[in-house]
Formats: sequence, C-alpha cells, structure tokens
Amino acid sequence: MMSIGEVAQQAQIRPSAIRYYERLGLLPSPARASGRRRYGEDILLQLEVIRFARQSGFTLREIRQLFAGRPYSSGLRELAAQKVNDLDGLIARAQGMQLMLRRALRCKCLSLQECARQLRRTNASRMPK
Amino acid sequence: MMSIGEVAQQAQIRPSAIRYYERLGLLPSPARASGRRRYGEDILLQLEVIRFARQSGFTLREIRQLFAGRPYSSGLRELAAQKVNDLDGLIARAQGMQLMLRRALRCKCLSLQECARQLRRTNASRMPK
DNA sequence: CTCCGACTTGAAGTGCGCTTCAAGTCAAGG
DNA sequence: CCTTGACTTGAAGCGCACTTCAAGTCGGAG
Repeated sequence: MMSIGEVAQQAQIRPSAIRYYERLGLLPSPARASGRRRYGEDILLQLEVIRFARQSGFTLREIRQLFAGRPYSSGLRELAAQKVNDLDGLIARAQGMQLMLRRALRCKCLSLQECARQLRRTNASRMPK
Repeated sequence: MMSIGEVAQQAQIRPSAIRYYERLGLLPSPARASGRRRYGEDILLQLEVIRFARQSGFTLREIRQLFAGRPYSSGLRELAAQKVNDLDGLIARAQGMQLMLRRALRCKCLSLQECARQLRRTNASRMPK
C-alpha cells in the first residue's frame, strides 16, 4: 500500500490533484490508516486513464460519467458513442490545423489573414461553423 | 462595414468574445464610427481561424503568438513547427481514446479499471507518461 | 424630441482544473 | 520527549476564456 505522496510521485501528479479527483468522484475513497489515504496499485492505472482522457479533451465531469459509473448503466454506452463521434471532430480539426501550419511554414506567409484564406480554399469542408 | 453585433451573429459568437479577443491582442482594433466598432469582411475569416485553432487545443495566447504577429518574425516558424508536433501528440491520444471507447462499447466492460487494463495491454506505447 | 436598442467602458462574476494556505494530526527518528 | 515532515481538512486563490453587470453614449424610428 502506498501513501498519497508515493502515488503522486509515481503518477507524476500532485497529491492535491488526487484529492481533487476524489472529491469530484472520479476516484473512490481509498482505505485509511490512522486518517491517511492508502492506495493499492490500481490507483496508478486509474490516474493514467484520467490523464489520457484529459489529454484527449475530456472534462473531469465527462470522465466521471464515463469511467466512474457502474458498468452497463443506462445512458453510458450512448455517451461513449457520442464521445467517439466528438473525437472524430477533434481529430479532423487537429489535422486541419496541422495542414494549415505546415502550409504556412512552407509558403512563408504565417499571418492570420493569409493562412485563413489558404485554409478556406483548401480545407473549407473541415472548418466547422 | 458591419457592427460588432452583426459580426457576432454571422460568426456565431458573442460580441463580448470579440471585444475580449481584441483586448488580448488577437484582433486589431477596428475602425470606429462615433465610438462604435466597424468591421470589414476580413473579421469573419479571422474569427473562423481563432475558433478553428481553439478547437484544436490552442490557447488564445498561442493563437496570438502564431497569427497576430507580423509574418516572418524570429521564433515564429519554430513555434509553428513545435505546434505541428504537439498536434501529432494530440491526434495520437485522441485516436487512442477512440480505440479504448470503441473497445469498451464492444466488450461491455465500460468501467475505469477494465478499460485501463485493456488500454494498457493494447495501446501502452501511445500512453504518454 | 423622446424613446429604444445597440453600442461603449471597466469591473466583477463564472466554471473549470487545480494549487496553495492555514491549522491541526500523527509516526518515526534522534 | 521533542522535533520533523508527510499527511488531514476546508477555504481561498489562480489562470484561462469568457460573460455579465453597471453606467453611460449614440443613432434612428415614431
């Protein structure tokens, strides 16, 4: 069993963030030894998933809905499917942005107006309203 | 020439956001007619690029650095190249997340622990520390 | 002319994701 | 024993991206 400090060090995260996740309901309250939190190995995996999801643009509330609920809960699969869809949009936008930046790097016209015009011409379909 | 309200309506954004962007230096101060801002068509393109960049995970400060500076400024190309790189990471994480969610949808084990274990087994290389 | 609605400004407020602070508890080492 | 340092809590603070509010200005319709 690890202390919150050990977990934090291994997960490269601040203890305060772990406590914050717990308060928000992303993590279950762990066992306690004379008041102090004691964690098993599982916590590291859970924190990894939280970070991974955060870095994919999920909010903590979404992460709680998706991962901290019981399996098979009613709207959960629907939500997950929606999220898969959202990620398609995110990926498309990120790729469009890359295209724009690469183009700007090549053509030496790195200014808002020029790049916008280029983007519009070549990538209009991927620019959401 | 358009008023801030017209621009806002066409760009699907609040006037307050336009003023905020202006204050932050993302947008130049437009012409004024008896105190009121008057915009040409260019503003719509500029706002589109800002939204597009925001949706790709850029902060407003980054957007200002990248797009609101003069062309060819010193560290600008370097920054852009860095951003292209960051986007690779973002795209990879988003795709990893999609994989995880799709898997969870198929195998009916949508719980933090199960998905984490799956992710770890199948996608460890894409999980950043 | 008067009223309405859209605009102006600066300042304060909001929600998110944390961090920091203050005050206190506890266990282990010297 | 007593100090040290990691922990506990609740509350406050912070940076971001805006929005909202308060108080005032302005142009055009009636």
